[in-house]
Parts: sequence; C-alpha cells; structure tokens
Amino acid sequence: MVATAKTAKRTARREQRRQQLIDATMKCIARKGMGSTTLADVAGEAGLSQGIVNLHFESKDNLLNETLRYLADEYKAQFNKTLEKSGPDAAAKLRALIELDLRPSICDRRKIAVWFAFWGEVKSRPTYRKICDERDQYYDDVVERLASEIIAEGKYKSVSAESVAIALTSMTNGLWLSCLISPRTFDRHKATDAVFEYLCKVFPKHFSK
Amino acid sequence: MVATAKTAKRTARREQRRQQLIDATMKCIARKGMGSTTLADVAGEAGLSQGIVNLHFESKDNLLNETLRYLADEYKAQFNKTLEKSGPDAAAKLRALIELDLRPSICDRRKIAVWFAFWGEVKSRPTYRKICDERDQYYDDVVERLASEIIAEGKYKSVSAESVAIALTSMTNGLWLSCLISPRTFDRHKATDAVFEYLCKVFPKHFSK
DNA sequence: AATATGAATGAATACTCATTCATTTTTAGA
DNA sequence: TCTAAAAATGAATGAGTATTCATTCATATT
Repeated sequence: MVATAKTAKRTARREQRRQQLIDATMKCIARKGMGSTTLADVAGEAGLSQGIVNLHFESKDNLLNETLRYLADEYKAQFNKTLEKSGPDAAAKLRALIELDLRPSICDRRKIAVWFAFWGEVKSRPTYRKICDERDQYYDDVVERLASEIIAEGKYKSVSAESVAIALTSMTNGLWLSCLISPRTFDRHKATDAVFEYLCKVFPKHFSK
Repeated sequence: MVATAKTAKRTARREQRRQQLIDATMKCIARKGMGSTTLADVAGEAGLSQGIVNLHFESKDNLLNETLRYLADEYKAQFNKTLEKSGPDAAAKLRALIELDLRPSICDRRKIAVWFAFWGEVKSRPTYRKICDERDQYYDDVVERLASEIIAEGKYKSVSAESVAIALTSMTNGLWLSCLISPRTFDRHKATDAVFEYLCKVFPKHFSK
C-alpha cells in the first residue's frame, strides 16, 4: 500500500515533481513560516528524500523564487479568467474582481500567509520585489482602465480613475492582512460590503444597492 | 546616593542598552530581512560583542518579540498623540490619522519593511499575531468611533461606521504594501488623495474638497 | 587604595541545515 | 529480457549560527 503509493509517486514526471515540491513548499511556509522552513521539511511534506530539492531546483533560493513565480502566475490566471468570464460590462468586471479577491479559495489564510511571507522579504530580495510589483502593477492597471470606462459611461465628476485604482488595490491587499491577523473577527461578507459601499459612493449609477 | 537612585541609574542604563539592541535589530531586519539577520549582525550593528544579545534578552526569539512589541508601542504612542493634538472635531481627528499613516516618518520604507517582516511570520507565531492584532483592533475601534460620530453629525444615510472603519484600516495597510513593493512609483500625495477622495464621497459635508 | 559587583567580551560549544555525491532504483528503448 | 540513462535516495560534509561561560573591564562603595 505504502510501497505502491511511493512507487507511483516516484514514477511521476519531472514537471509534476517540481510542482509537487512547490506545493509542499507553500504548505510548509504556511505552517511553519518561511524562516523555519527547511529543505528537509519540504522533502518530507512531499514524501520524498533529503536531496530531492537540490536535484530539481539546484538551490533553496531557486525553489523559493519559483514558488513565488508560481503563486503570482496562479493568481494572474484566475484574475484573467475572471475578467473574461464576467462579460463585457466594466462594472461587472470590477465587481467580479473584488469578489475574486475575497472568495474563500483565494482569500484563504494559508495562501495569504505565503504571500505575506514573501512580502516580508521584499525589501532585501530584489527578485521577490520584482515579481510582486509586476502583479500589483497589473492589477492596478486593469482596475484603472475599468474605472476609466465606468467614469466615462457615467459621466462622473470629481472622481479620478487613478485614485479609484489606488483605493481598491490597497483595500483588497489590506483586507488580506486582516484575514491573516484577525482570522476570528475577519468576516469576508463585511469586507465585501465595505468595498461595495465604497463603489456605491463613487459610482452610484453602476453600483447602487 | 540613595539606594533607589542607584538602582534607578542601573536599570536606566540597562534599558538604554536594550533599546540600542532593539534599534539595531530593526535596522538589520530592514536591510537584510528577518531571515538572514543573525545575532552577530545585531551585535555588530550596535557596535557590541557576540554574546550581548543573550545577555540582555536571553534568546533571539525574545529579542524579536520585544522588537515587535516596541514597534507596536511606538506606533500606538504616535497614534494617540495625533488623536490628542488634532482638536475635538471627529473629522479633523480622522484626517490627522490618515495623514499620520502616510507621513514620511511613519510611511518609511525601512520601517514598513520591519512591519512586513513580522506580518510575514504571523501565521506561525502566535505572539506576533497577538501583538499585531491588538494594534489593528485598536486602530479599527478608534476609526469606527470617529466614523460613528461623523455619521451622527452629518445625519448620513446608507453609510455604516463599521464599513468605513474596515475600508480605511485596510486601505492604509494596503498603501504601505505599495510603498514597500513599488517605491519608485509610489506617491504619498496620490495615496493621500485617494483616501481623501473616498472620504469626500462618504462624508461630503465633512470632507468636501 | 582595596574590594565588590554588574556589564561586556569573545572563544568554545553544540547544533542546524543546505548541499554534495556515491549508490540504488526506475524507466524506456532495443 | 537486457541495458543505458534518468531519477531518486540518504548518509556525509561543512558552513553558519545561537548559546554558553570563563574571563576581563568599568564603576561604585568602603
């Protein structure tokens, strides 16, 4: 039983194995924190042996870089899928993006812990900074473009798309922090309400209750 | 010299050294990241010898806990001072708090890097979580109380103090992330504008441009 | 001046952990 | 089935680091 499972795992393809190790890395970071995640932990979590990470990733640094890369790509994929699926309407797209960020599958404490683990090292790791910046920039750009469209549609005055983008981007990131720090009191519905209350105020014609 | 004065002087010097080590710790974390800050780094930064941290703090864990404690206390002190100084008007207080969070002395990349370093370990360190939660809770409570006052004063409808508090707390935290991740493009004036644009929309009688 | 006391040093210790590599196991092609 | 290549293992290595502690230093007290 165990032997067959192990054999089955061993026969997994190379890409699959890398992914398996990246998944294990995220789990370890979520559970033990980045500071005390060792390669032995990662290998153990994946049910493989000591040297396995260096075999597939050359070094721990590399593993961590690729883990962050994966995290960012995974996010971006869901982000884009959400954009596509939510029809042509800018307001609908915006609504869908906010909901995505607060959906349990994304706004999940274990996943958020991994994001924060990397954010915590951003200052001293240019590679991390770059990847995180790309993601934030992309998010901000899309939101700003949607806000522009909405502003044009609604002929809103005294609202700048840039400000709306800044406000929304920071709000969603900040809500993740609350989810991480106050898991007991954090309420994703209240969080969603807070964001939409904001949208009602800025774009009343598009987001009235 | 009286006995009390003698011990007072001794504990003062002791306190001074502990503070010196905490300062050194924050500098190291900002520069090298929490992961690669060693006790030798901290001692070196303080211009002291190897064993010094264990002499004053027992362990590295302890040093880090006390560093976070200090960071939180320092923030709270500035927060309360701002509240006091900004007069009796709730809107003025709220304005002052937002400005505090985005003032260069607080919204400084090195300081923010330290906050994020601790936030990055929150999930696996209950002590960190507790300290950070206290701070967030306090912030949120104060903002919610101010928002309530403003809502009553202005007889605002369809705005909940709770939502405003959630929105503002998360926005300011999220803006810190932008400052950390995108130091080149982050603009504290634009950030301030974005927050105040929000306040103008929710509380037009109090925050009109 | 002599002594006592707490502060500080820094070399030694014990331990953790990334990385290496000789060896074994598995896979795939003939 | 056999065999070469690829994948995986896990013991060994060594660099790095928290912690300890015998010793030295500085200062206050007598």
